[in-house]
Amino acid sequence: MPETAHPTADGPQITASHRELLDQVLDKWSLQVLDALCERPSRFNELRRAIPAVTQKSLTATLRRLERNGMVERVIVSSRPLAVEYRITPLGTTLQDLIDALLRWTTVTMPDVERARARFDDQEA
Amino acid sequence: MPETAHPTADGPQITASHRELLDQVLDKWSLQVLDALCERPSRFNELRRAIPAVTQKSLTATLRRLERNGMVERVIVSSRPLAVEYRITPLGTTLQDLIDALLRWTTVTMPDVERARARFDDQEA
DNA sequence: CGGTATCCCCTTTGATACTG
DNA sequence: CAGTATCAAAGGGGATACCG
Repeated sequence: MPETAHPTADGPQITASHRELLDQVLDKWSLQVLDALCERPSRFNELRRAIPAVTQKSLTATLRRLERNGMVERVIVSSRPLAVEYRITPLGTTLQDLIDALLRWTTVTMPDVERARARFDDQEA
Repeated sequence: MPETAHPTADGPQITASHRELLDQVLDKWSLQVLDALCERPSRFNELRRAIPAVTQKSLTATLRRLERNGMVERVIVSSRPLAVEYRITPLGTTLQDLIDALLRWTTVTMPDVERARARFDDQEA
């Protein structure tokens, strides 16, 4: 047993590489990009319009990272004037299922969370 | 229908408040704190020892945030010398189930991810 | 023991300009 | 259209010191 293991762990360990992967695919922009690409394949500027708050730079970085991790595919459709289409991969859809589960969790628990926040903030003041 | 809705959305929407909640409970330290507290209730310095890389400041901030969101409970056990125990709440355990699902996903897909990364990094060079 | 307060750094983020 | 390059701004995180 590795020295970092929990004596009675019943779930998978949190390793650095697992955390890194989650960081790279569950961040603010990745969630929205994956969501948009699950709807339909999209071009770069289509994604910008679908996610108004994202900057070029952040969108590029997000797409490259998702592509590197095998979550999205970059397809050059034509070379004149230059069209690039991004699509979700089968691997990406397995992540989307988890993201949906997370969003359902936030929806379900948000009332409890807001009560907890109100209680916490009250006894602060 | 809100203007930000997906025309054919089949999952929950990503709203700012939902994203904010996920940011506050799925970050690097929160995962490890929740994991540790699922094992057993722990004192502050116990947690520091369980998670060697975390600083006082980050651990305090993480615990306060999780407490505010109703995921952990702060219990003052005695006032001499001063003992504080942190415990996971029922709401926190519902999150732990999802974290376990995420970690299982990373375990299962990591081989595919690593192949994708190798392919991507190769065609870079 | 269980924190808070302060300073500082350093990475991410954003704005802007330019390119194939 | 689909980016890259550069610089400025901001915020999180760490080190250190101090308090109840």
